[in-house]
Parts: sequence; C-alpha cells; structure tokens
Amino acid sequence: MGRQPCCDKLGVKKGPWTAEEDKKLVTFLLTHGHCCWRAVPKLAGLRRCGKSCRLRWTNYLRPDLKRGLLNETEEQLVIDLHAHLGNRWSKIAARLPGRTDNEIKNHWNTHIKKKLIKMGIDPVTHEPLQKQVIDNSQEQAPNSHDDEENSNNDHDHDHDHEEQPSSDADHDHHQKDLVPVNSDKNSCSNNESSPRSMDPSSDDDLLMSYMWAETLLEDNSWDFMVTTRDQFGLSSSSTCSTSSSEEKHSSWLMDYQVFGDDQDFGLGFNFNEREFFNALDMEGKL
DNA sequence: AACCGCGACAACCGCTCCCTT
DNA sequence: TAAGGGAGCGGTTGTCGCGGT
Repeated sequence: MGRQPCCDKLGVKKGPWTAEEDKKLVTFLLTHGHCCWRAVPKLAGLRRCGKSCRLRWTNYLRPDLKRGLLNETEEQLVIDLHAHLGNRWSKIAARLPGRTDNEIKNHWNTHIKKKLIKMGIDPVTHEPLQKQVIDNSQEQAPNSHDDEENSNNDHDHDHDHEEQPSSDADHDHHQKDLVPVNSDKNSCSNNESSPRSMDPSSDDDLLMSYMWAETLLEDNSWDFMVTTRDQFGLSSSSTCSTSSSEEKHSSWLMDYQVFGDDQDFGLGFNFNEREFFNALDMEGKL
C-alpha cells in the first residue's frame, strides 16, 4: 500500500521451501554469514526475497532451534510472560532459548489461547472471564467478549502495557509492581475449571523471579554453544518429537559434516558440527 | 474409500522501528 | 534534523495432515 515491496517481485519464488533451497541457504549462511539479508538470496543463488530467507533461517534452519511442542514449563512461562508483555512475541521468545517468536505465536493461538479460555481466563487480559463480564456490564461496554473484540482490543491492550512501564527496561524494572498471573504450575492443567488466583503476594514462582532477575543480566540466550547443548539434550533431557519435515531435511544436513570443528561462521557463535550432529543423533533426528 | 472439518504450523504481508547518511 | 532504506515484528493466510463420519 504505497510502500515499495521489500524485493523485486518478478522472478521471486514464494511458498514452501524445498530441501534444495534450504541447503543453499544454510550452506551460504554457515560459510559467509549474512551481511545484509537483501543480498543473501542473490549471493546464495536463491530466487527468494531476503525477507523470506531471514524468516526461513530464524524460524526453521537455525541450528540452535529447539523443535517440537512446548513443554509444560515453557507453556507456563509463555503465559506468564504474555501476562506481562502482551503480544510481544519476540520478547517472549527471547526468554525461551531455542524457541522462535513465530513458534510461540502459533502455539499461543492454537493451544494456549483455547486452554486459557477453557480455564475461564481471558487470554488477552489474563483476567478471569466472569470478572470481566461483570466489569463490562458496569462500564456499559458496547462490545461483547468474543474473539473479534479481543483482536480489536489489541491496541487497547498495547495501551494497557504502555500505561505500564513503557520501555522494556522500565518494564523490567517495574515488573515487580505488576500483577502477575498466578503460575501455579502444579495446577496448570489440572485445575482447568477454576480461574487461577490473581494474588500477587503468592509471588508466583521462583521461576518467574528467576526469569525477571535474569532479564537484568545480559541476554545470552543465543549463546550457541550453551543453548545447543541444552536444546539438544547434551546437558538435560529433552524429548522433542521429530517432525516429518525435519526428517525431510536430515539427509542433506549430514552434508555439513564436511565442516571442521568449532568453526565460527561469522554468525556470532561457533558452529561445532560434531556436537551439533551428535546432538541431533541423540534425538533421533538423523 | 471418499469426503469433510479441523488443527497445526510454515510462510507471507505490511507496518514500525532504528540506523545510516 | 530529516529522509531513506533495511531489519524486525506481529497479524494473517495458505497448506498439509489427520481424525471422524
């Protein structure tokens, strides 16, 4: 709409990526890194727009990605973080190493949203739905609480957050003043019928405290050597399922064994392919 | 066996933010 | 300081697979 497309649409391929394209992209990025995404497709010999390449890499091909459904802990974390941050998926994703904003967003829309509604919690405001109905009737709000309203409220929701600490730094500093959603992990999936306590003094959980404390520290979520170990089960037990698409790509991934150990590909992390593939192997991905 | 509906998720679109000049 | 361009973000759509009828 009055804005130039991010790339020349002519000759630019769209739709699902093929294994061949993935291979080209990964080969290029692992060997050269990316100076600017717009140049990547041309240099990598792809007929894709740079944006598409970036998305494919960050959401799917990045070696430090954790695959599979979010586990209970991660899910609860997402809920808690969403209560504080709203639909700031990238910020939420930054707190979950190995997870992408897109992945979390999808999971939220397909799983968590419904789960919360089922539990009688408004997934937008994290308030008990019944309470909101009462509030609305008192305020003579014209709209009902349906999904449409929720989506329309997105801006209001943002404003809610803006009324709270506006910047992330401020937000982090003030987070203790906010009313967190009670994250009773033990009852998360069991007490679906009862809205969770909004009592801030319950002080949720050590996990949230830990998370927010960690926020003040430098974010090293994407320290590849650390996250890879964690995510691929080298230091902890992870039980990620193997998707068909992963299997689809596993064969060519083996090609990267040609790289030496501990290589820095200019991506901000060292790519230890042996460790990477060992980890994949441990998960049965190869 | 065929059809249909639904869930899951990959990918696209357009807007905003931020950096550079 | 303003303008332009690139990158990032969030919302939405398209497609595929699976289960039920």
